[in-house]
Amino acid sequence: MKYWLMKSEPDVFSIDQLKKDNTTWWEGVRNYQARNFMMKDMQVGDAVLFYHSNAEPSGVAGLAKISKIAAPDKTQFDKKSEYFDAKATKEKPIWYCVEVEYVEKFKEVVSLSDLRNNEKLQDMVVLQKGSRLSVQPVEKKHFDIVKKMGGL
DNA sequence: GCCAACGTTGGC
DNA sequence: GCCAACGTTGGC
Repeated sequence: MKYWLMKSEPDVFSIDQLKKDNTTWWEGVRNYQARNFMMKDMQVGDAVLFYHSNAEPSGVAGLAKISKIAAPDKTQFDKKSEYFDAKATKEKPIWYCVEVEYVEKFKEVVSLSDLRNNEKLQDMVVLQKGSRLSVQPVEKKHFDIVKKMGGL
């Protein structure tokens, strides 16, 4: 079982929305590195830190898990979608996404500065300078610390 | 295959 | 809204 951090702007899709819907396809990722993590490495049951970016405050808002392995992202075929990709065909899809299921919301967001202030988290990918990957691996020890910081 | 120009992400 | 860092595109 692996551990991940997945970013979402709460104005677009928040952990509250995931709680309401219970599951969601993680559509709209248009970065190959992030896609490859979803396509090749994620398994059902993997644990996810749900991260709010461009938020007040930005940080980890709660926990989720992978509920279905990667399938073609249907927004790439939808001309009306902002995620439409003219180069993708049904026979040869370019973008894939996993299904994510709600687990638990933290009582309070564990903010970026909370993470930065924890010595044991210094080498987390999300804290590295210029780290923009919206889907990234997390080490178990880091996952456990963040979970504890979130009160779970 | 190089690399300049451009676009995007995301913290602040 | 600014801008640093990074990814992608396209001319050559």
